[in-house]
Amino acid sequence: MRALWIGTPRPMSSTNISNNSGSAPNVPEVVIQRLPLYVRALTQFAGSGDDVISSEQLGQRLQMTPAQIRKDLSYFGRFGKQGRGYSVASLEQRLRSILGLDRAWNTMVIGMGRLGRAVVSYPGFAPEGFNIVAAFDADDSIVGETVSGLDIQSISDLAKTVKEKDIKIGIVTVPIEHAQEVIDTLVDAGIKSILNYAPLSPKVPEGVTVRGIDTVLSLQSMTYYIS
Amino acid sequence: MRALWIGTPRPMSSTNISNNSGSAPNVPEVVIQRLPLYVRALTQFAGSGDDVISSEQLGQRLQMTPAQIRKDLSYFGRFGKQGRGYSVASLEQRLRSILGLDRAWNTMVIGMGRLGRAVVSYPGFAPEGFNIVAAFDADDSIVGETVSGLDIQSISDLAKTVKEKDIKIGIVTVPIEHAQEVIDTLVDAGIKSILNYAPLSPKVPEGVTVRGIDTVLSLQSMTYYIS
DNA sequence: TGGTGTTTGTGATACAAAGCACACACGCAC
DNA sequence: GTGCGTGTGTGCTTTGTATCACAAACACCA
Repeated sequence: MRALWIGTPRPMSSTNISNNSGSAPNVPEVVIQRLPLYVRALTQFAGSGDDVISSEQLGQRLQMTPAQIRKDLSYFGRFGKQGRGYSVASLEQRLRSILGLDRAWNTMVIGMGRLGRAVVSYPGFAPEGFNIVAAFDADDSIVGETVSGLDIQSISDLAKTVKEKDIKIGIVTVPIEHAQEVIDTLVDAGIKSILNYAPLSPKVPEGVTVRGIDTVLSLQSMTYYIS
Repeated sequence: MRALWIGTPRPMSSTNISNNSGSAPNVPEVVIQRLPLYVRALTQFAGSGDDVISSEQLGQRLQMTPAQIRKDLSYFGRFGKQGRGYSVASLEQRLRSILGLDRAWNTMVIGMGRLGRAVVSYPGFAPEGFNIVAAFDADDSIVGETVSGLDIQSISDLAKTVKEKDIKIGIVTVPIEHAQEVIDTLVDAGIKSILNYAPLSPKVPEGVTVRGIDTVLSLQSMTYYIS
């Protein structure tokens, strides 16, 4: 079977799935991609709102049909109470658990140019449990510098550091020329989840998930709609 | 009809389409999103390769079926020669024209924090015809600073500058608290295309296209596949 | 306790996108 | 010019996803 694609069109946000191990078999990628959205909305609701929420309410906030939400959730179990709705806290907890968000993930950034530094400094990751615990660059002249309290390491240290710090996710912010090479290095180091900012669709073996962030591509498809 | 969604799941990469004015009617969003990919591949081929390319070859490079490529192209016309394939240069030109990439677009960035500065400094936009010609921030204490040769302006100047400089695209890099407000400002200024980095799905009127870049969401859906 | 109103979970249905397969066009060689 | 090989363009089929609609479950109230 060919890989499924969502995110930026095809090759960019490649997500070569093989390992959908675990409880629920055969859940479409689209559904998985929507779950974090539900989690986010539930978190907001939990802050200032009711104890219970209906698919109708959720749908209204997320601008999607209640039916779709219920279908999506039904892939994983029966979380609601008929006539009442879903317990906000409990559904959030269940979804986090399904997505693996009930734990922290160690993450690294490769490429300490301006983009990499912005990513390392972004305050939005830690609260969601994504801890950036290492930063790498190929340029020896900046190895040793400190960015947001993180020492820039040489890429030659990567495999060792991945093991030592139990890093599971790599964020690639190197220029396009080195992207494939760096991604190969990550794969060799055993990384299975990669967030790629370089504007190419890297080749990765089955079982490695790549999500691409390609701003130029986004811009280029928007201009179509400007009359 | 409900809006179509691709990109990051639903609300994030909202693309409220209304104005698919022009030649080809009713082209699915997915197709539009793939066109830039074809353009990119063709550009690469043009650099070092043959004069003519087949859908087979293109498909191989982009990891998609030749049939899909031909179908996609057929929405817009008949660009190939049977028995031969497509002229690389001519197809690229045609696609650029369809997407509106045969001209330059003036762009602005709103929010001059670390992310905004990284975006402004990113060297990948200009070569593709996206010129960042203005930078804004709400914080008066940094208004007047220069970033990559661009003066940071107050958001109160936005509407005026949009008109003066004929800006068509806004890139929003403000913190989530101000995102909706800033996006409203853009819409009021007549902007129809917005690239949004804030982790929310902004409400925009029909006819405004929003593409969302939501890294946290991408990470959160990847963890599902880490067993 | 029975009746009413609400909301879930899900089979059935409708819609959309991807892939197949082949007729037809064209290039090229002899 | 005729015949063969190649690759497009596209109607038809298959796959995948969203939506509908309703039976079953539960809350609440009299």
